[in-house]
This record gives sequence, C-alpha cells and structure tokens, in this order.
Amino acid sequence: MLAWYDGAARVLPWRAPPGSAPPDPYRVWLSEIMLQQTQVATVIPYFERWTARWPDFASLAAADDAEVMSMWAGLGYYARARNLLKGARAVVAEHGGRLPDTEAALLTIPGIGPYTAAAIAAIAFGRRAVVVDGNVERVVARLFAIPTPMPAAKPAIRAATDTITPDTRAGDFAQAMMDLGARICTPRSPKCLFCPIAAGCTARIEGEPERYPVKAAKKARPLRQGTMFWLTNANRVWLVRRPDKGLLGGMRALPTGPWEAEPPVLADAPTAANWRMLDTVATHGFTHFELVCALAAARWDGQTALAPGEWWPIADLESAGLPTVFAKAARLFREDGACGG
DNA sequence: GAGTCGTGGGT
DNA sequence: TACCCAAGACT
Repeated sequence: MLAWYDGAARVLPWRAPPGSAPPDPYRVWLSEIMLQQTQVATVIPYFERWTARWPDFASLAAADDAEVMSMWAGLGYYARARNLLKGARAVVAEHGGRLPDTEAALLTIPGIGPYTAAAIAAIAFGRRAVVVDGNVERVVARLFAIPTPMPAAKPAIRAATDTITPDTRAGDFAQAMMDLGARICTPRSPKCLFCPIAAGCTARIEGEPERYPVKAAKKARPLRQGTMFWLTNANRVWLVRRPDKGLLGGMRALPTGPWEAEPPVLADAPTAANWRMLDTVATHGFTHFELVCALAAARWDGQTALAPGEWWPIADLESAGLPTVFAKAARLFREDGACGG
C-alpha cells in the first residue's frame, strides 16, 4: 500500500507529500472535520476560504460565532461548525494553543471522535493509530470477505485493520487506504484491475467484491411538510436564527412552521399579514426525511408584532449564510416576484 | 444500538 | 429517475 501511495497519492491542500514531514496539525484537524461524511471535491473550496480567513487555532478561537456559521453555510451537518469553534477554543484555553498529540487527549476535544482522533494522531503526529473510516471499512471488509452485516462487523473490521497497519508511516497508510477506497475500491463497480492489493483480496477471488461490506436493508424516508414565510419590508426580507440545537441549529433561516407528517397551516407565521400562497412548493431531501414546503409571501405593514429576527437586504441574500434548503426557497420566492423580490 | 444530523455527486 | 453514499459525531 505504501509503495502504491508513493506513486499515486492525490495532491490535496491539507496533505503533505508521501514520506515527508507531517503537515500543520491545524490544517489536518480542520480538513478531517470538514471531510466527515463529505466528499473531497466538496471540501476543497471551503477549506481554502477557511484557512485564508482563519489560518490557525488562535484566530479561529477569537472568531465571531455568526461569521463561522455563515462560512460553513452549504456544507451541511452544522453541528460540525459549532463543535469546530468549541474545539478551537478548547485547544487555546486548555492546551496552550497546540493540538494534543495522543488519541486519548484528542478524543476529549469537541467534534473529535474515534476516527478523527486516530487520523490526526497518525497523519499530523506520526503515531501508529488504527484509522477506520467508511473507505477503510469497505476495503477491509472486501480484503477479508467479512460476512457479518454492518454495523455489527465494526469490531472485526477494526481488528483486521489493526493487523495490517504498519508501525511506521501509519498516517500515509491510512491515507493510502482512503485513496484506494475513494478511487479504486469504490462502493459500486470497483476497479480491481488497478488495485495494488487485488492478489490478496478474498472478495475479488470469490467473484463479487461489491457484496461487501454486507448491509441490512434500510427503511424508506418519511415525508414531512411545512410552510416557509417570505416577509418583506421595502427591499428587505425577515430572517430568523434557528435554535442552537437540532436540525440546521444556529443557522440563519427563513421563518418556518414545524416540519411534520401533517399538512401545514399558517398559524406559525412570523406576524399577522395577508399571506399569499405561491403556486409552487419547495422540496428538499434530508438524511432521514423528505421535505415539501408550501411558500407564503406577504408585506409587513409596519404595525404588527414580530418575533426576534432581522431585516436583510434581498439583493445581498447570498451573504446571509443560509442553509441550502432556505437558499432554494428564497430563489423560488424571488423568481415568483414576491413582494420586494 | 438506534436515531439525528445536510448536501452534492455518481450511477 | 431514484437511490446510494460520502475521511462520523453525538445523544
């Protein structure tokens, strides 16, 4: 694997060349958080903007919370951004501004779990650590043809990974396994002809490498419905801030009622007004449900009471840092020509 | 162990 | 198209 990696490693902004000195721990940490459940190509532009704005732990720890959330907008899983800020502040306050170099200490930092702790220890500090992410799970499940369905197979996969992890260059080994999983040992149509370890792969010898890792059938995503509100005042629109915990926590948003199985009502509007329903609806797929939102537009009369929020210039809505579901809805309101849009 | 938590790319 | 899934963590 290391020999293959020496010649085939992807060049990435947070990565050092194979066999060279470890990269900046801050950049390793940031990239690992951004890469959780997120593909490399999606992360790269966010990583570049982020490091230009906050190049180290000290600058990030001193950053404004709202600006951090806005910079993360569109990347998803927003708890990562909240924990990233907590993590940077913990590193400054409790570790002298430098990331600790052991897995156990790394695990105490918000946002760092078993995978990320092992990855940072190996990649940024050159320690031997058993790094198991989704790529490694797939490669190892195939290499050893592990028949146990996920997630029950996780302990066996970790044990098997331990047996093939080298004592030196564990970081390069981990990155080699992840590159292999991302480019060759892919979930569907693995390219075994280009695989450096195909000769020892039990799943390939069996003839159906795609069968691994074995997974149980998953259930269908339920439908949820709701209403989003577009309240305007001159050339501005009313935005709210969502509660810190839960779905899209801490993010700027359009006012919305709850998202539930039942059809929506207008009772959750941000203010009393002559709401006009648009002809179109906004749809968006989340991890565990599908959302269909009715769209209601109105002008504020300058009199009725408003819950906490802020007027935002419609022409500058791109800088509000709206999650994608709200950015999509905002586009529909503006295309409709709704009041002020 | 199971549910929650986004979004975009690939097929 | 509809579905799968990604360098997981947290509760």
